[in-house]
Amino acid sequence: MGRKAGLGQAEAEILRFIQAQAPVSVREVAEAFAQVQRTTVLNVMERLRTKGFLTREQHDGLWRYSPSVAQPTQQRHLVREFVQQMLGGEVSPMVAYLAEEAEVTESQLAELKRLVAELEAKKP
Amino acid sequence: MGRKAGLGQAEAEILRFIQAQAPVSVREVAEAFAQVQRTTVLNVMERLRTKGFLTREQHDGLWRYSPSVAQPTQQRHLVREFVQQMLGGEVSPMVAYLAEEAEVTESQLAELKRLVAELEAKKP
DNA sequence: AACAAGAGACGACTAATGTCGTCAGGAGGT
DNA sequence: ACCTCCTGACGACATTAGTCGTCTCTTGTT
Repeated sequence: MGRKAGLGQAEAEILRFIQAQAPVSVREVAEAFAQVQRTTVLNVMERLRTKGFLTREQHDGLWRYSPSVAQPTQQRHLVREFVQQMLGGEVSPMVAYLAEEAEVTESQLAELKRLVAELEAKKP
Repeated sequence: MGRKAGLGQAEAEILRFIQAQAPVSVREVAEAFAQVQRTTVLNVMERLRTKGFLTREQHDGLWRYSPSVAQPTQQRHLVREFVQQMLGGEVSPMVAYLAEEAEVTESQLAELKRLVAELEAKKP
């Protein structure tokens, strides 16, 4: 059973926030996640950094964190790992989910249409 | 940060096997996952049972396990939780993954086409 | 009856995650 | 100088998941 570098839920949540707001200080993130203590946020951020998801730079004496990888890329990794580890490589459940539960926006629908067209072109 | 009942990778893998082979005995599953000890498999199966993913019945004095929920339904739950917890509810990364990396089979493509048609009907 | 093999229940350990509390150093205020 | 506040670094603890090993029945065989 293959081991993989993964993200926990809290880590994913905080990483998403940082990807949207970068560069941010610990304080700024902590303010956004006021349900938990500042040190908790700091620890999660540092863990994300040692795992390679974040980098930081000092500005006026305090650290500001930014993602190491662009969000779309990073999230695609997340999805890939999920599909491999939890679905055994099968994408059908994702398609089923999209079909039955997800709220698909206009632009995502357009993306899906493009995808279908592309796939049809490939597999005649 | 909302807690959620989740499945680990090993749990997901074993559950998938059982969903495909049910009803199965611990021994049968252990034979399929020969890389780990029988007791490991037993423990995982019992954990899945206490979590509500499996049920078991005695046949000729030994327990045979079966899923509590049909696989498609169960996997949709998995996807839903993943989307909520790891993607913050956004499905775009899944669509992007399908578009760029996944191997989409004929029938899944058909499913996607059906999905697109359905969504277009809904959102005129 | 005596014993080996199979099955299941338990208890244990480790690594990863989520959460804190405490401590030390620097920047300002008074 | 002295005290306060902000920051960052650590060390701690609980829970969950992955893995085992051991102990106790049962049951089929000599």
